Amino acid sequence: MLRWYKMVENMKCYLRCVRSSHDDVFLPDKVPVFIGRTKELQITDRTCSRNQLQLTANYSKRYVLVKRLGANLSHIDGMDIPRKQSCQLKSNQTLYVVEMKFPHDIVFIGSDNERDVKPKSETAGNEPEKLRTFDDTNESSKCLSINQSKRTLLQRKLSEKGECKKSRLETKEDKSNNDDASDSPYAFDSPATGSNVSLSMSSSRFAMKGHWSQGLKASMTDPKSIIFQDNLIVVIKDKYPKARIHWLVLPLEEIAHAGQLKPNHVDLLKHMLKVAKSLAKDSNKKKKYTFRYGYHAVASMSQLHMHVISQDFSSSSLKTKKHWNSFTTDYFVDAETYVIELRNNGKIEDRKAFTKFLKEPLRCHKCNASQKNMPTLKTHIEKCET
DNA sequence: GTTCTAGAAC
DNA sequence: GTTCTAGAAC
Repeated sequence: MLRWYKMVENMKCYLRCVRSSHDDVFLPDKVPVFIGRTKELQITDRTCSRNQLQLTANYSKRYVLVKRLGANLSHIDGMDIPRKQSCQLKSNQTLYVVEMKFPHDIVFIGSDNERDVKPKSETAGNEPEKLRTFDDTNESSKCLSINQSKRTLLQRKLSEKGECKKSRLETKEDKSNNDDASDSPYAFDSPATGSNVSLSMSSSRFAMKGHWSQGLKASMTDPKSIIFQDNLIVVIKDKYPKARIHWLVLPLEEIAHAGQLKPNHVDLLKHMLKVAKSLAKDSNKKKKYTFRYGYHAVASMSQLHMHVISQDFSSSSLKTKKHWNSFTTDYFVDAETYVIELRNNGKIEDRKAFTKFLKEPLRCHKCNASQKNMPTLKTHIEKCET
């Protein structure tokens, strides 16, 4: 225990520019630090907010929590950081400050990985520069030091050739990670025979072990979840079904959300619906269910997914008003609507405003009777004969 | 997305 | 007192 405290006490964390465009940025333990379009980071790109990201190092767990504040996308490896959401950044990952630009790594110095990333002289006789912190929204208050040290010559040469990340993969720690088949960059290649579509390699690590919103991508390759697959789509059981039958239909092509759909995806959407209806028909040979097929207006989980849900809503996973309203109000957009909209307009409209439907009062989806709370609603729908 | 929990509602 | 919800954390 004493050794652990000692290790954390002596540890330091830095944000390091892969291209060595600026000095390392010191990230103190559990103190939020803001980075973005600033002189310190040498970023002048207008797509980058001045406070694009909030970084909070966690020395004991050896990661940096990255929260995106800026309007434009930031990424860890190849994956989006949703706005106002926090994602863990580990020392084997690369943070792109905005729009896949300005790559940075993190290094923990004075820890076990010190052997892999050599500590660099921190003082070098230079005065520390200033950086805004959580408590410092004006220029005159609290300041933190920025490490003046530089990358090694070898790392600099590699980064200039765009090979720095590749070189890191050769370290002992990362080699061990690469030996783990479950973390293989190829884990998302479609197992379907003859499939020529797969999820990108750059997304694999974050998708498998990162933010909750990437969970569907892991489920897409989990044999226990899959109930159907062809060369275009996969159908999986929802991990937390909100009805007796609740499946998700996902394209194998990496399409994060409906906003990324292009006119040439019309046939894909039609195929998703056709397969869903066919599977539902098969299931009705055993027991008769009524189904709906559709999309949430604003999906929480990354990777486009169509819900196939029986209308009994009999499930212990159906717990909240948000759950209910997401399937029984206009927040649930019929699959046919997307097909027609994409065919007519060439894109799917932004439906962020539809989140208002999640706050609507609880009502039975059959008889429209108002319900006081979720337990009352669930009792009612079990008996409602309408 | 789920889980946890403080505080509102009963 | 218990039940339920909504927001934070993950």
